[in-house]
Amino acid sequence: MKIHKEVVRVYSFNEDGELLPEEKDTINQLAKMPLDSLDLEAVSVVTNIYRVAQGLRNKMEREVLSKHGLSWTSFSILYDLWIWKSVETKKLAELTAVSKATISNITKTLEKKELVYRKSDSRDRRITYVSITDQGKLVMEELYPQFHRGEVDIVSSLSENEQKNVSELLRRVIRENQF
Amino acid sequence: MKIHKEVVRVYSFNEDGELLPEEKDTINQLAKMPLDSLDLEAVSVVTNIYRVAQGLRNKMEREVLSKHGLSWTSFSILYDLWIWKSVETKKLAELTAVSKATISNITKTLEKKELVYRKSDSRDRRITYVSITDQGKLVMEELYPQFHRGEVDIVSSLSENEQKNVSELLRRVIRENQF
DNA sequence: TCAAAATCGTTAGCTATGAAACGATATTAC
DNA sequence: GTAATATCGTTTCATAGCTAACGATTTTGA
Repeated sequence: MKIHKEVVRVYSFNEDGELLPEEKDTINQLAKMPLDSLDLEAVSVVTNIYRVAQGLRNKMEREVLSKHGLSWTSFSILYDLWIWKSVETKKLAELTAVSKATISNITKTLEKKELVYRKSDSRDRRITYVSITDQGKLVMEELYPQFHRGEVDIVSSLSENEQKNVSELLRRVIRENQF
Repeated sequence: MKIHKEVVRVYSFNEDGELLPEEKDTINQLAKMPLDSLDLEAVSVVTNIYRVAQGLRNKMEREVLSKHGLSWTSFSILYDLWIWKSVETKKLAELTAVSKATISNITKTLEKKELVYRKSDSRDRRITYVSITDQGKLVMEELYPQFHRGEVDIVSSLSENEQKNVSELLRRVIRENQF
């Protein structure tokens, strides 16, 4: 079963979050960017966010989702179906923000595992509803508490205030960028 | 050409970063987790991090990397080769933290685009070096400044101090989790 | 010295992912 | 009323990504 890894780092950083001399040199000389034109703080923020996000995904897939052979995306689709019971394919694509084609493929896989089933609308035959099965519910009831424990775990080195702080700042980034 | 999107959200949140009533109900009733046992702050941190990370990747792939048909991962491999000139396949896999098999496939694609070339070691024939071509260098010299502008852009709604703050907290998360 | 073990990169086989094309169905315009 | 248009989900074809198996080497150990 496939466990998606993909912790792709762009920069090579040392432990203190500093660019290596080789990186500075290349950027400086080849891209003709003087070092004082580089916003190292922005580089650092962006890189750290990305690294945490991928670490998070890896940890969850490895420690929780792999038990039922689910990828992060499969899990998030199953989560949506758990919450909303029955959702049109189109709506599901919007909720999870992946393409219709991907939804089509993933629900097909989930259907093979008998965690969801599909049924087309009797009035408008273009529409297909995807629903969670009882077995799918059981899986979510087992996995969700573990998933949540993982979330708590990951940020446990931050105090409650620090967590609030990070959340608020990130929410601002999300809002400003319309992510 | 494929542009990786994948903004997979697990939770459905409202604009203020609150779980929807339907989510609370399902988690409460089906997973038998009383709401006061849920760490909503942790959920919020983790979700916001993931959302920013994916927004970042999407924005870069859409606005910068697609010009040369590069995915995030291809770009990061090309970046490493730009910095280090010539790297063994094995080392490249460690640097970018993807599997050797993936490196093999991606460098094959990059080789088709004539941005890199491969050559095996004459002493130890098991080893293959991947190097950036002149054309690859040109692409990086064009793309890197745009990539960096994107990074600066994304966090521009945070002050310098707030950026430092986020970076430091995230670095703690990275360190504690060994991400 | 030479067989066993380790190392390295590629291939095979799977899921995931997107864009674009397609086929079926509904809606709109005239 | 029917032809053009729009909508929806699937299929097709490409890359990305993983694990596991493989083939070619090199190193090790007795």
